[in-house]
Amino acid sequence: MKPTDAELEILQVLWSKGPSTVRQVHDELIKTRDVGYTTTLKLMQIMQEKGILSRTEDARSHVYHVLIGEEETQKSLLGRFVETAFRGSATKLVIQALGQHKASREELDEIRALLNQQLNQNSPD
Amino acid sequence: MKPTDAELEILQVLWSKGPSTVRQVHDELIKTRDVGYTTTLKLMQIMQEKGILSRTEDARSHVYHVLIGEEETQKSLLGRFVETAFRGSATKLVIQALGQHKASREELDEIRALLNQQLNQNSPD
DNA sequence: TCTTTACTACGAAATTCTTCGTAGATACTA
DNA sequence: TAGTATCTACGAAGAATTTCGTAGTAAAGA
Repeated sequence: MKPTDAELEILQVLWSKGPSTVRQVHDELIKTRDVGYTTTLKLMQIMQEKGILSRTEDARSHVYHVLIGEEETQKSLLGRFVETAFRGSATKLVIQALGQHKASREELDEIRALLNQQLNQNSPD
Repeated sequence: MKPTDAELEILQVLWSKGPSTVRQVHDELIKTRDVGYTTTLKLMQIMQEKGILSRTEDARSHVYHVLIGEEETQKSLLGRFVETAFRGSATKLVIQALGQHKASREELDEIRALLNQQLNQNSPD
């Protein structure tokens, strides 16, 4: 499953807001980008045909639901991204990401916990 | 600077092998993908027009050099990726990356060091 | 009821990216 | 020298993605 960039924008809205009409999604999109209503509509129709979204007919408009999980999709995108941009080195990616973005204490703790887990798996001593 | 997927493949070869002719790049590409020689040639010509590559004429063939740094490009791609795929949360990305890929002890140590740095910056106590 | 508004369906244009065929030039080889 | 191999240049087809205009329909409001 490789959503295009435009599809991903729509997915982000649906993941964050839950099931929505085209109008609702579109109102979110135009906050950051200039795009026509029928463009959003068309994209969501295509996504439905592809099986990424389903829809239920609510009165006159349709309510769209996401059929793929956010984490599952991120996982797949991440795998591909590590390959194409980092020649397969997830570690390099992690290091760059940590270097660029500041994380909160809680987040750092979470990452640290994960690291410890891996350390133990690698060479338990 | 947003290289396309095909461009990125070529960049990877050049970053890893250093300045190369079209033939050399192409010989690497066909190890993993079926593509015609003139396709590789055309792409590299386009990249040169865009200013991603420069070339020096060596005898009858041309030798191409990358004009953009690998880390700099990764940084830019990563920033975009975090936005589009992880809604801006680099931490989520790091956690997923760590969960998915095994790292060596040395790599883990490097990441750990980075974490400590950030911890100190955040709340030095 | 008539008009305006909001929605879906759909075709097709526009854009971007990728692919390759063909032509022309130059070097190498028998 | 004739023929073959290898290279660049370039146009254009093909494919994938994104965009939007137009038409049709149903609801809401005057």
